[in-house]
Amino acid sequence: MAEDKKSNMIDAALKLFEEQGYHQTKVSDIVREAGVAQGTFYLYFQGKEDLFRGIAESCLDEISAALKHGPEQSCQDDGVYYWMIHRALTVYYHNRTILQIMYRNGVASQEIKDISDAFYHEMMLIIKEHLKELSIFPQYTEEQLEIAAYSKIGMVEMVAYQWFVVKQCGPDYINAIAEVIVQMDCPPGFKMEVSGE
Amino acid sequence: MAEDKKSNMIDAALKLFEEQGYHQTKVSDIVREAGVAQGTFYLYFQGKEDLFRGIAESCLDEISAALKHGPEQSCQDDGVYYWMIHRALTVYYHNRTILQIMYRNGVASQEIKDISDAFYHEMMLIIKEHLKELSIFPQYTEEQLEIAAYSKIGMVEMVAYQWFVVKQCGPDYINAIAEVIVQMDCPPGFKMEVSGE
Amino acid sequence: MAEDKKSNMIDAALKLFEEQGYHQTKVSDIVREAGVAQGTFYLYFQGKEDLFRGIAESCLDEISAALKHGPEQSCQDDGVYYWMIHRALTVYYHNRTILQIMYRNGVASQEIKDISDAFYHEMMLIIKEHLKELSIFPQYTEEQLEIAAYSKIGMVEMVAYQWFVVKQCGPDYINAIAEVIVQMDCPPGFKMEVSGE
Amino acid sequence: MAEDKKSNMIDAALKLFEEQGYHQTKVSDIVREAGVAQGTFYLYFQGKEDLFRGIAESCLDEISAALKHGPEQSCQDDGVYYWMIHRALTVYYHNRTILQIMYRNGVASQEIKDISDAFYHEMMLIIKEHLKELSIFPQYTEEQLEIAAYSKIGMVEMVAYQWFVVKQCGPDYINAIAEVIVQMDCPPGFKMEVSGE
DNA sequence: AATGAATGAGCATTCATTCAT
DNA sequence: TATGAATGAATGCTCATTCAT
Repeated sequence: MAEDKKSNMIDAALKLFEEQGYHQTKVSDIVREAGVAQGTFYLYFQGKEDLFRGIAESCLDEISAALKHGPEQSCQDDGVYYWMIHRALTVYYHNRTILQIMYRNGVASQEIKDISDAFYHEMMLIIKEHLKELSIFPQYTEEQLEIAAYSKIGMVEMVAYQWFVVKQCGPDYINAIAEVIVQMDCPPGFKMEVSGE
Repeated sequence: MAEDKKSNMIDAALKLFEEQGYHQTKVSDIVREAGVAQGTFYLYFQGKEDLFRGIAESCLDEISAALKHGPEQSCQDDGVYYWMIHRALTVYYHNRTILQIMYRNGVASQEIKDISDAFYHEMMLIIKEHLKELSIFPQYTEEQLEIAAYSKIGMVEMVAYQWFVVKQCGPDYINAIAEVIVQMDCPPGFKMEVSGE
Repeated sequence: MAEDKKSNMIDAALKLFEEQGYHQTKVSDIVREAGVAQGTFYLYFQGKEDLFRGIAESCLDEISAALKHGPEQSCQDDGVYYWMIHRALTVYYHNRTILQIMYRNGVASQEIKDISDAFYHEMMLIIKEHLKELSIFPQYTEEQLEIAAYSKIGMVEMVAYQWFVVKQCGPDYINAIAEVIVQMDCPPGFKMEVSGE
Repeated sequence: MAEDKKSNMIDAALKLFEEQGYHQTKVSDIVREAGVAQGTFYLYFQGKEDLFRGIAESCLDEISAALKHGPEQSCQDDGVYYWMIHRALTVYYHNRTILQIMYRNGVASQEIKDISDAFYHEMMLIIKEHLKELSIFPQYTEEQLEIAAYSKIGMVEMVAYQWFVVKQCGPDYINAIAEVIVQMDCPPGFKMEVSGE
């Protein structure tokens, strides 16, 4: 029952943040939508920003966690690079709501900015490691790998935002998008040699 | 004198939005910083959001305008693709403040969201045309070119954000970043043939 | 307790509107006088004008309600016409505060103007019916009865305003005023025959 | 030219006060309507209230001045009482704008309240003298005459407001209204003897 | 744990008035 | 006289948060 109320409020908040934005959503809106009393909100959250921070943190954690794991065996046949993009798109699809919320509302406070910056930094480290493992850019310095990693993140995030949030496409687009991104990075007749080396 | 006050207010607003965020910045902060009276603000702007919208609009216009033009002759020797990335990074560098502000504060209202969405759409169309002219992906469908275009935008924007805003690097990094991005897209020994064909 | 606060605010508002006028009275004055917090005001009223509208509406309703009922038996001996004037003066006396407030402040908004116009129209209809029942002007057309009815309203309202508001006389003046008004309309030696028929 | 501007502003103010009310009309509205600059307003008036006071004062003066004069010879045939009502209705018709403005906006300030109260007092004195001259109520005390006088004022003012402002009827209604009011006060077969004595 | 009435600091905006030109 | 850009005091209203029940 208790956790019911908490998750009701989180769901309500996600819905309202998505619909009207963080700053436009009042705590009174959230509790009305969740069907609880005004005071109940403060039993579970420090305040509105604390709720936002919690949501952002858990979504961003989920995204980076999903990308932390190495390539699954079943993905090998499609090329080691393809699975990475595919998996990233999939996890962005599942977290498209937070993608939209953070895009619409920005970071809303210094604390959430720190979380966001830390997220991108961690993402960059994960991608950089993958790039190293894949030996795509063997001669790159650390900084150059960093640039490459951030590029990949921006690429996937922007396309995910445009397709899953703006165009509101479903997950069946993931394959098509992943293919383009992979081919684009490694034009036809070139990919296999590079990623296979 | 009159335009003095207006641009003082715009400068003050940019500074304060950058430092403390849009929602944290009061109109009273802006006028104090600009050295004008409270009421003067409303001689030049409808309200705080109108000011933000004006700033965002003109910055985004400047960015997309800068990318509209075709390659300059002087760029040809470095590869037709390189100039595009270089120019994009340069204009993002010059508009890094609005990049930070919009990243930190999101779109703040439906109207600004529309402006932002229109900006990305226009950018995509520009990039798509450049990709067609360059014949990099001759066999791509329109939709695939769209994916490619948004990828480029996300790539450049994310790297620009990380280097020019988070790391606060200067314009001397533009060359280094552009080189990585160009090489990354077209691995060594491959670029010339593709862009040259 | 809750209704306590609401009626405290209404009382405070009536007092302050009477003393200093509607436009001169700030919401902060009302809440200070009522001993509640600023925000509490907005729990019970939409805003300052909503409060005014509510007060005006209920006072005007009370006035017209009091005049709707037919003559009481006990009044018969004094003449059926006398009781009407007497009762009107009495209800105006009890509502002399709103009389003063509306006189001093006018209607303050289109919505309150509509309420006021509707009040006078309803009053006119009530008086017109009484005039018909009393058969004072048997040969009058509907429009002439309307003129007569509005005349009576104006007469009583002006005298009530002058005696109860400007001169601040008490209810003991009601009899004296009613007598003059009745005699004036029906000069000595004439009244009985008319109202008796 | 100079007086042109002043009367332009007075006309504009009358129009706007009538259309939207005193408090809703900004000085900037008045000067725009009058076609003069903002500062010019303060060359001719102390402020918005000073303008209102001036308008109210001159209109109310006009009304009471019109009623000060005794009965004209040409009116004698219609009954000495009739001309009084007729003349009052006529002057109220000509000043129906200020009637509406003061009714809609109340007195707006203590100073204008004083002017208004003084107006009614003067009107009462004028009517009282007329009543004495006409010997309609020979046995009345001063106070009773005062009641009678205020009754007449209220009667005429209310009917004038309803017909000339609310119903927006033209001056051709004056005769019809005056007849009803005169007959009402002095029922048929009674008037002549009374007013003739 | 749950409620919801009460709080009050906070802020955008208005507009009558001034004054340098 | 006339201007109109500039002023800044004034205030209605919001809403996150608290706390007695």
